[in-house]
Amino acid sequence: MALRHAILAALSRGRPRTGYDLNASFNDVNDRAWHASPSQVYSELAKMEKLGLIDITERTERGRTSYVINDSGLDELRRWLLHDQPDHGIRDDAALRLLNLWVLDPADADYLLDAEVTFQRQRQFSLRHLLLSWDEEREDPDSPVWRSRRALYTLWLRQTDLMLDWLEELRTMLHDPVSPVPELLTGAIPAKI
Amino acid sequence: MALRHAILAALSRGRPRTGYDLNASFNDVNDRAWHASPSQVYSELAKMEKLGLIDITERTERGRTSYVINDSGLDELRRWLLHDQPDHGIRDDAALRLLNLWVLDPADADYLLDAEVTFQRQRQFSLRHLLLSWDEEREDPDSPVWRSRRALYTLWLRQTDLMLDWLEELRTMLHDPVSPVPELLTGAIPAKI
DNA sequence: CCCGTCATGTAATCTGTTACATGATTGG
DNA sequence: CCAATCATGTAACAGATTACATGACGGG
Repeated sequence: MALRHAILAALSRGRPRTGYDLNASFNDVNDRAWHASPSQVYSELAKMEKLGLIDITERTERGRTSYVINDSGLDELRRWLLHDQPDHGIRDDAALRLLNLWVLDPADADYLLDAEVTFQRQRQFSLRHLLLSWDEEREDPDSPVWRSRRALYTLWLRQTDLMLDWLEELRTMLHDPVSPVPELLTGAIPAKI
Repeated sequence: MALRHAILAALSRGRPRTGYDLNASFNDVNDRAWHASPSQVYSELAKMEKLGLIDITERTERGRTSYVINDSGLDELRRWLLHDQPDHGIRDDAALRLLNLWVLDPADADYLLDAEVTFQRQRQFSLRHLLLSWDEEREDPDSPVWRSRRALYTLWLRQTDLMLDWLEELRTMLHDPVSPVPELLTGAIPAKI
């Protein structure tokens, strides 16, 4: 149940947030580590409030409800980090597709490659924007919260760069049946670790 | 329902496979694009056979049942690749944790970083092994199937290299409160794309 | 006044996990 | 003979998606 911890993580930044706010970040492909659907977020917030992990700070005459994390929630976040095993189970739809391009004819494979390149370029653009615009919008750019966040954006940006290079090599490989498979960037490969 | 397509993908390599075989690959963290639990695989195989996407080639006196993909299954695989939108929804437990290291005291954060480094190094080692040993074990190393697979291993290996570098930078950042956040490898950042 | 966004939720369904049950075969 | 691995499945539960429903507010 990592959604619970993703919500605690988002609230641990301090300011009260509504289900709507949280959904905005959980649904932005470019600025998130965890995806969730709106209905899931609303029902999980209700559950968490009942369990006493988060508190309601404000409920406007209109439906808008704001939540903050409380001490019990922070304890749970720390417990999760330290005592629950990280889940390295991979479910990578994009990789699964790229692995199967060879069942298509070359024109179709190329079309799918283009689509993936486009997606990665958009992500690259968004991440660059997020990294460049932090100082204008955010509260304290030198707080641990934002330092961590910027570090993660940097990782993601490097990953999109890597992916875009690799996709071009893959395209070459698919076009030319005798070209070598993309080689390693790494130098000598030790026989043992 | 990407599990169905992950199974079709695995069977599309040609040879008959049993639920047990498939589970072995779906549960190996280092050699897979899609994770699934055993019971899920067995029941999905049964469903797919009823739907006529795969055929049973052999059922030994013992329970062992082997499946192959058929034309209808191959069509479905191609339809999925071309006409279903790739799901770029991210659920990255590891990233979520790294983003929240700052809620822990430095010693605990360091401990978690070590654990992640160890995991990535193991993955790096496995991937190197998979890339170096293909020619000894596999049937036709120059078939499109294995070329694609090696290309994907190469991508994953580069990603672990990138991750390990980044984790060390993150460690430095956490230790030293005034050190800069890891910077970009990329050169000039265009204002527009 | 209508449309888009804000804002929350319910119900049905599907997907995925966990715990359990069963039994054959293989190697020490 | 015992333990590990092979091999499959069921049942109960938890997690997640989809479709739908509701209604306020603001801008054109």
